[in-house]
Amino acid sequence: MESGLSLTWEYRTLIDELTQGMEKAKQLHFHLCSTTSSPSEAQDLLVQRILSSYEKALLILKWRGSVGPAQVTAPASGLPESSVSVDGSPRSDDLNKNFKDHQECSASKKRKVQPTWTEQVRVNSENGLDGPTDDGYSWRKYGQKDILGARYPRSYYRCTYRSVQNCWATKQVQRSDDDPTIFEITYKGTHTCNQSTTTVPPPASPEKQESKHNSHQTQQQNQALLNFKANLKVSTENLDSNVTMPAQFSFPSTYTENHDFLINDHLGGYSQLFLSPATSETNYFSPATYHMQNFGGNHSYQHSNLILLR
DNA sequence: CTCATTTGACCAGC
DNA sequence: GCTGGTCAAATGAG
Repeated sequence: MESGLSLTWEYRTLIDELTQGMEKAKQLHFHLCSTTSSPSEAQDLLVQRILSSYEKALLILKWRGSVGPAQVTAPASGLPESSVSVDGSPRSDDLNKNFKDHQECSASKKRKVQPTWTEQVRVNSENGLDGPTDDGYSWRKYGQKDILGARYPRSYYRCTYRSVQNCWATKQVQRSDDDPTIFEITYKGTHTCNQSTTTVPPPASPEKQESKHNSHQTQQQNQALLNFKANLKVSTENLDSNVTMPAQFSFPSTYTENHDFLINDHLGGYSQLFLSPATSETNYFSPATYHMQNFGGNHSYQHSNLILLR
């Protein structure tokens, strides 16, 4: 109990610190942009890296907060309630057995209550669309559809660990009609798999691709977290409503109020540089970002984001 | 051989 | 009936 309380407070403080740090980094970037009409690519990249690190750390905390000791109230709405077990007892037999049933439940009704948010990602075509998808999550494409009124087909991805870890996160990638270099990525559901956000090694048969990515990602994230913890300076000032819920992620006010401006101009690299390993021309893109865990509430969350890839 | 992608078919919601 | 979302067999890549 006591530990739960202190952990809750600790999460809150950590999140607050990270949020502030990210704000400062964004301000720095803004300052760079305003003072020097065009910051050098190195500067830009550096800021993006910093932001990315903060972002990762925040997400790690969110994840921890959602499954950690604080045992925050089950996100009854945000996740498929029936079978998402965050306690790590996947019961794979049952999973497979109940796969259809679960589909029937989650695919039809629960899909609507899953947290949903959208990111717009711009890719520099010169850099090509192939490259490491180093987002910490691995996705498997399961469908592609021509969408009415859209010039480009929409691709559907789900978490590779769907059956193994009962992770029901999905995403849709839609290339923009107006600007073909922009991909609109809609994420649905949150990752319940422990890839990328935990140190738990993959189960019996580690998939080469993921393990390669994950080890790197996990290292980075853990490093960020460790560094942060090491330098943690407890401060409760400015503990505002943004960080009242450890398991919920609230974008800083500047995000939510000015996200178009800020994200477009200052939050490039929101998660990381990532490009798709896909080579097929119909398989445009397989980017992914770190997923916010437990946006909480019954409302589906929508967030728009523009990521510039250089 | 294993795993990911492709793609036509199916299903549910509007 | 139309459209978007998902399934699953076929196919390809490593």
